[in-house]
Amino acid sequence: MQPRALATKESLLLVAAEEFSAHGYRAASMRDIAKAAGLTQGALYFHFSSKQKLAAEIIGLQHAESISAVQSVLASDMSGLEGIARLSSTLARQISTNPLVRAGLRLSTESVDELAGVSSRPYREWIAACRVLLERASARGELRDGLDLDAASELVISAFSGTQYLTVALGGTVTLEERLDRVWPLLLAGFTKEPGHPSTPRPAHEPQ
Amino acid sequence: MQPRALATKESLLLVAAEEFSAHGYRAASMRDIAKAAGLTQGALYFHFSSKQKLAAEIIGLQHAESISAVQSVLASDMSGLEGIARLSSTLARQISTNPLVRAGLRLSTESVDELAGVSSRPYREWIAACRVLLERASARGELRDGLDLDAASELVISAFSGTQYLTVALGGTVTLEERLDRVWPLLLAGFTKEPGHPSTPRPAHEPQ
Amino acid sequence: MQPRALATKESLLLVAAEEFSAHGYRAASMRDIAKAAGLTQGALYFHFSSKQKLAAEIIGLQHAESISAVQSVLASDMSGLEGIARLSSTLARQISTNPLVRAGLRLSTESVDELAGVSSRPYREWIAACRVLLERASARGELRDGLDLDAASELVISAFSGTQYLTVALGGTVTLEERLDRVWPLLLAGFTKEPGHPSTPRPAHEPQ
Amino acid sequence: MQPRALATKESLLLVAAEEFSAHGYRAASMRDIAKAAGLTQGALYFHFSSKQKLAAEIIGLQHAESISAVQSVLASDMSGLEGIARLSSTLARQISTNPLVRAGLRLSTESVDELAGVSSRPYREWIAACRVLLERASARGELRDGLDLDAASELVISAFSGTQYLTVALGGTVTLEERLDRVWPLLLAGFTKEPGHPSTPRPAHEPQ
DNA sequence: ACATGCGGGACGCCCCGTTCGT
DNA sequence: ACGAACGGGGCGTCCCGCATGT
Repeated sequence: MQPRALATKESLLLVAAEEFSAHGYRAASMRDIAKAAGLTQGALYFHFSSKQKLAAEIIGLQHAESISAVQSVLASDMSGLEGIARLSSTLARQISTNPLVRAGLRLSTESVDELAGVSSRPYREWIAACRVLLERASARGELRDGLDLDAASELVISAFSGTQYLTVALGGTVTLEERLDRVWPLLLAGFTKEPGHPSTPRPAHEPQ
Repeated sequence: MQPRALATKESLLLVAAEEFSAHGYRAASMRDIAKAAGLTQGALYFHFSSKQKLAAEIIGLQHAESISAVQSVLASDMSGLEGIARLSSTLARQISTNPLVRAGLRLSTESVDELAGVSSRPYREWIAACRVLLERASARGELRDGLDLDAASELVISAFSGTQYLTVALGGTVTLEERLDRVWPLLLAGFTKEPGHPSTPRPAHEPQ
Repeated sequence: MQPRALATKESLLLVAAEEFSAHGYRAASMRDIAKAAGLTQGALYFHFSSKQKLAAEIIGLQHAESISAVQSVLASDMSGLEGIARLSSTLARQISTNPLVRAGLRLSTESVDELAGVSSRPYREWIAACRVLLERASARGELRDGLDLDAASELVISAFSGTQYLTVALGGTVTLEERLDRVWPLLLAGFTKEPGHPSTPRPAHEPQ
Repeated sequence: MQPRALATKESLLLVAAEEFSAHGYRAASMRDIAKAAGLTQGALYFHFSSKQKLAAEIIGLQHAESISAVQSVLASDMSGLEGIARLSSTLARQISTNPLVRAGLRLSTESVDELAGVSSRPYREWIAACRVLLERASARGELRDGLDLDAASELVISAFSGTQYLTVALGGTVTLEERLDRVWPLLLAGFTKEPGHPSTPRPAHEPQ
């Protein structure tokens, strides 16, 4: 029975993610989620004892996803700035391809009272990861003298989040990845010693 | 009759702004707004025929506020980069002091289906204003050669929005203004001639 | 001041009649009535202290109208059956031309709890009038032997009301008058001595 | 699960029918219906997704009831006039004994905007059935020469509806059946060859 | 006298998140 | 895993006073 239960649970998570990311926490209803999954509310409540728990689990999954992205970048031995570019590109791809990530992000972004406390964690970790990467870059002498690493890592994450938000707010056909491609060099240029530094890295997007 | 009615209408707008900015569009209830204003729902509905209209009016006010800030900066003869700094600082002050602005921003940020279409306008205008200021800076020779002005103005707004979001998401005691003070120099450094020297080249995008 | 007030009061009655006859008592709102009359609710409530009173006044007017029709027929010296035909034709014309009558009828027909007691009066009077006319016909020897005059007068009113109802229920383009023209001879034929008697009278409708 | 749910659904229908037939569509509230059924509104809305649907279902049931009465009369080989009498008597009994029929009738009679279109069907069918029965009578030579069958069938239904309406409008203790008993012979007498024909049939009401 | 603008409650319909018997 | 039921709001509307002009 476990395999089937697991399958339906995963299906529920996915459907719920879609509803949450489409309409937000409040406007997404347990009824609609169950209906969209082809199940009854009873089944839904068997797997997730409340709406809160369901949302929390989605946020958790997104968190895990993001953590692993962070880890894999930190584990590699890329140059610091390259790592940052790599990280943002990976996150961008997750956002555009993975509904759970999109949903988790939206759930965190809306500050739903019931979900308080869970929201800020990913951002903190991203900032910390950036900080590590910037230190690495600094150690390799890639950065301008006197750069405030704390501020810089925050700025990176701010710019990323803001770009992501603008992408959805402005609508249109431009994707997050395209937008990042255009603005990232400008941002990083403020950090480097010599702009146009040959190593200003922009990773090729691996084929999804 | 007008003065009192105007007073209660304004009071309603303020209270509503507080509720909206505290809980978001869906979670803020007309009942609570009326109650918090010391009125009944009847009175509330006398002034605003629906929740949508109420929210729309708040968004409109915030929009007007932001427009006037933009105009005043554009009208002055500051240097371009100074204008950008000034603009962001003005907006930041509005956000931290004016509940209507905070509410309008949150209402625009949440993509509530009922409020669609109204949301993207302020961002577009901010981007356009930045663009004008950057052109001015470029004409005065303050900017690096080959800077993509479109991308730069978008980046400015993205960074601003992201910073604002991070401020609320991370909680804590740091204000938006403080955060901007730390971050803005870094961002602008990427645009100017000197700290990062001429001509940061931007790698050609391979066709995705 | 009185003449103007009277004019607006009459205008209100007319507008209200239209709303009532179009949507019924509950669905017609004081707001809409005032709006349709180009006034505020305050003005409406100045003339009619409640919705009930407003409806009651309309019913009263319709009642008066119907009474006068009855009186004028009773006062004339027509033959009894001709009087019945005349009466029904007059009522039919009132219904199709006078909104107050239409409204009063609908308000009586719906048994609105708040308007209880007022509704049955016109019907009782019509029946009584029919009864008088039938007695007159009987005295002139126009009627079949053994005709139950009570039952007959009730039947006349029933048939009239039912025809009126069918006209609105079936929709279409057939008017109440046309429908009555077709069925009345059949009905009266049941009362007369010789069925299909050539003289079964049907007054020509005077040009409205 | 089905039996209990079916029971409560039926109970809801009955209670709703009572409320509708007592107060009409608008004045009957979902709250009161639920309360009178000893349930919560949630339960009510589980079975009927809207007030409209609830009313429509009642109308549908009444319609079915009436259809079956019509069919059974048409299927029998009674004489035409006897069939008409039988039909009206059956409908009368349904009205006085079956709340669903009473409610359906009232819901159809009030022209509620939300229920438009559903209302006229039963009347059309009754008229058609009468028409068939009259043709049958005509074929057997029971009818007067030159009788307009269309008009006659309409008149029958008009008289029936009017009588039914008068019964409720005049209040009192007289039942619809009693009233019909008094009135029907008069009506039919207008159709037959020899007025006052002894055989004008009136079926004894079987003990309900 | 006549009309308005503003506000008060109560209630209507509907839906939501949730539990419980089966 | 489901079908059925529960409460508690949510938004909107209704009928109606009361203070204030004209």
